[in-house]
Amino acid sequence: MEKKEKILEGAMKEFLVQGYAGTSMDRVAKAAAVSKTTVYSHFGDKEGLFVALVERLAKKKYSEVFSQGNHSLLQGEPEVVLRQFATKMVDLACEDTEDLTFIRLIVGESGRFPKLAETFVSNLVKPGIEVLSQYLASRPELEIEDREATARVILGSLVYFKIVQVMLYGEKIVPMEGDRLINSLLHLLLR
Amino acid sequence: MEKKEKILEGAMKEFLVQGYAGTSMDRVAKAAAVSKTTVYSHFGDKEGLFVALVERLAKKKYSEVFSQGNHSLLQGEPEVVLRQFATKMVDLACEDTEDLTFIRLIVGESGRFPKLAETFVSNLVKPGIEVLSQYLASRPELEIEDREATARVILGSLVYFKIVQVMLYGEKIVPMEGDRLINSLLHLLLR
DNA sequence: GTAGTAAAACTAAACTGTTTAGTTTTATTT
DNA sequence: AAATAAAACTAAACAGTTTAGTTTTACTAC
Repeated sequence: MEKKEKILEGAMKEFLVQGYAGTSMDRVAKAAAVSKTTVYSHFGDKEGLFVALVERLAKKKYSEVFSQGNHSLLQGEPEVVLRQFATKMVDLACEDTEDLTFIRLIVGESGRFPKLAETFVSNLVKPGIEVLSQYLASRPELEIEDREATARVILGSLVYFKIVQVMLYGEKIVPMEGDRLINSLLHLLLR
Repeated sequence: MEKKEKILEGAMKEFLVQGYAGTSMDRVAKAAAVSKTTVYSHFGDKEGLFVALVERLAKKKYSEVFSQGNHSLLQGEPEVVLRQFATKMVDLACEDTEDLTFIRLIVGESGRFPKLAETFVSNLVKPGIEVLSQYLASRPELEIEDREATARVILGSLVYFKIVQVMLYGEKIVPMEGDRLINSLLHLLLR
């Protein structure tokens, strides 16, 4: 394997769990099974490594979520398509998965790394809103005037649910089945 | 002013901006204009100070948002009340305000401090869901079956909007007026 | 009341031992 | 010759403690 890849994988393990300030370059080198000199020769400094990692992750997540295979899913009856889409968002990434930890990192470091937050929005949030908007536009029977705003209502409901239930450990405090949220959301959209 | 208060105020300035790992006890003491020994005599160690700060902030935010004055706002015609509620959430806390920075901190540190995330959910998220659920229940003409799930749709739409637009600097990349979101949300709820 | 006193809270600074980002040096591999 | 490794290194910052001395507070004796 290329050293650069090995370093990024080691960096991922550390940064995702410990955050930027909590991660040391020594531990990154150890996690990557690479010498510290090699890390510095490839990425210059800590910030350079962090930026490279987050940008690579954003692109990777983009291609995971917005591949052709997934695009074709957004065709067909709203009742079916929207339920499928929502179920995928609520069920997938249910454990303490990489995706949720990535969002945690971006939000947590957004104050100190605004550029990375913008990368995240450009690569993941914006395409998400656009794909959903386009689907809503292709279904005039839904009688949705403002597709983009409605797409944000849908995404917001689902993302907020995941954040509260999983990321902030809300399942014990405010328990709720994902299906209840999905049913209520679809009820609003389809009535 | 009490020393304890001064320390918490200094700690707030540092922790909210720099995060847990990024904040040093020396800088907290300096920001509070207090000696380091005093900090340690009051809060034991760094973690103790951090926990005390977050819990105090959670309680403070709670009383700000769920005071009697605000409760009474949730009475009257849905068209008016819901628009007022949504507008308040979208407009208030518009700059890089303490509230948004607090959420950033909670989300960012939720992996390393699960207890604090639970405090946040218990003190702010849960009451928010409950108050909104109760209002929806008081308005049967809205024909909402699952009030709690619908309350989450409303809160999710608004919180996600603020997170994307302000916290993650989305205003430049995916611009949108708050009114558009509110109109679409109300359109779904009232039709 | 006022002077004296003792406990408690406080300060500033030095200190310990660890960890940090980043560099350099020397040696090994390819 | 170029990339790597391992290890030693620097200078600074870190959490937390200790020290030596000051201020505040409250209580006592007169």
